[in-house]
Amino acid sequence: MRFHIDYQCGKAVYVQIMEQVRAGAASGLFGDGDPLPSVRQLAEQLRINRNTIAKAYSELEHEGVVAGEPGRGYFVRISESPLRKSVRDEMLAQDLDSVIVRAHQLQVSDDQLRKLLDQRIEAFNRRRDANTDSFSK
Amino acid sequence: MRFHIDYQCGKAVYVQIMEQVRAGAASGLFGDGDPLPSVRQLAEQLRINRNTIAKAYSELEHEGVVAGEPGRGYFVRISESPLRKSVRDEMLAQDLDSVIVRAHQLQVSDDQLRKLLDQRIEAFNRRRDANTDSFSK
Amino acid sequence: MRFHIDYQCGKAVYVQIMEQVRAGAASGLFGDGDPLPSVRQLAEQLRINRNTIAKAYSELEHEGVVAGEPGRGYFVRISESPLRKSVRDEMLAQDLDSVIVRAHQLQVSDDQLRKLLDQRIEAFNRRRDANTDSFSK
Amino acid sequence: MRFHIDYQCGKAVYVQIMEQVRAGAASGLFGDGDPLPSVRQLAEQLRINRNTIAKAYSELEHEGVVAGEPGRGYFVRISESPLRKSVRDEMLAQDLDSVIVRAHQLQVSDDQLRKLLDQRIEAFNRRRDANTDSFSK
DNA sequence: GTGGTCTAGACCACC
DNA sequence: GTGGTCTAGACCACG
Repeated sequence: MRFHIDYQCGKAVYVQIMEQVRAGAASGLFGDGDPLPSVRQLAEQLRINRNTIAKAYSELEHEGVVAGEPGRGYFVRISESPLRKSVRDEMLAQDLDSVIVRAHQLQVSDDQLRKLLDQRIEAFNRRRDANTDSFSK
Repeated sequence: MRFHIDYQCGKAVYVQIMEQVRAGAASGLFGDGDPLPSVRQLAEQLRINRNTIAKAYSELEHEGVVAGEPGRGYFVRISESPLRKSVRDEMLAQDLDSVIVRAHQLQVSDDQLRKLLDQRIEAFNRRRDANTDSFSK
Repeated sequence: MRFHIDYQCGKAVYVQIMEQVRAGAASGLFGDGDPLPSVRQLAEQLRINRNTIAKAYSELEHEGVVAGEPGRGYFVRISESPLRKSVRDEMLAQDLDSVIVRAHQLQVSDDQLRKLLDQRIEAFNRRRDANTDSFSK
Repeated sequence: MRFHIDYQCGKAVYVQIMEQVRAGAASGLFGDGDPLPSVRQLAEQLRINRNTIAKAYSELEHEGVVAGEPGRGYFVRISESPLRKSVRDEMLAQDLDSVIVRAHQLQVSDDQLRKLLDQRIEAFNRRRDANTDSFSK
């Protein structure tokens, strides 16, 4: 599982982490009982404070999405079935719409935008391959 | 143009207003020179403070999307972004990275993501053409 | 760096702070990465409200002169302006126009004005060299 | 006498007008008893509201710099001798310093700045020659 | 400790 | 009526 923080999007960091854990659980990336990265590990990876991770996990625990076992870590608790593909596409489509608006505003053409997406996907995969040491779930 | 604030989505209020104005301008719903609702009026309508609207508008002015004329109001400005190309690409790349991470968490493949982008671009352009055509003389 | 507010000069307080930071950064008094006084601290020292300092810093951030790191503070950023060349020239041209009008009102000839500019440029560079040399190892 | 309003400098418009009248009087451009442009005329030329001009003139009257004669207009009242050249240079130097700082920040070289000044002076003189119909004091 | 967001309200400048 | 500035203060997010 790769986490990613966007400092420009206006959302609080702990909220972004919560969303990403929820997304991982909803999409089937996490199975029931799978462990989350440790607070300490994730804090180091994302270069943010441990309190921030702890807050995200603890809120998720309150929501019933994960369960903390003191001294062992946090574990995913899946009750519902994974989201249908159409639902997941719908979620992504909203994000993409924002990007498209922004591209238009920044005078980036549709083709340039597609090319840029390809570039970033490639960069993302390269980074992921390089970091197989960290969290290779 | 109807504005709407979602207090559950975790985004700052002024960011939500910015997004809605940006979307309106990019999609052709607003034309060059169209007036935005006045700060006071929109504040009252959304039942939030004047300063919050003022901040949103002022940030949009920095982006070059609108122009404020003291004593008259804010007006949409369809024109070149004042930012360098490299800066604009950098901004878009960040947005795309977030989407890519999201897609992976949702178990959506790179190719599906690309296809989804194409669909949304097409939908955006159709919407935009409809907006700019229907009221043109 | 000592900040000072002149309530008689007719300029907005946040504008005065911006000018002083800009001058410090341009003259070499601030180096790349140097921290600015914290919003709270400067507000207390100048006996003005936090928000006013925050506005000055935030505007400077848009100009690319400083960068804020939430939770850590603001830091001077000596780097390329994020604005297009044409926009930057336009801004300077406006400033120059004001000076030219002022010169004519003061019955200072074009040539005297040009000469004065040369003098001030020279003085500026001397000051800057002194600042950047004296504390270099 | 040419007036010029800078909407970027952070000063109120009526303050700018006051400064310019004072500068004209201080530099000897105006002699004792010379008429100021009429409120209506100047408002039209600067494309601002008549109230703004009226406020500037009335404040100047309060300062004793001008005298209003109802139905006839406003007239300059000079008591002191014009400023010495060194004083006028000092005033201009401050403005120039601001411009130099800004040029540095915007990555405009000293030579480019000098060239830009030449251009703006030329443009200013061209505009002045074209408008000899308005206020040719 | 840092900055960020939002509110409430005052007063000013300008149309 | 418009936006702009500033104050005072609350609460949040983050280190």
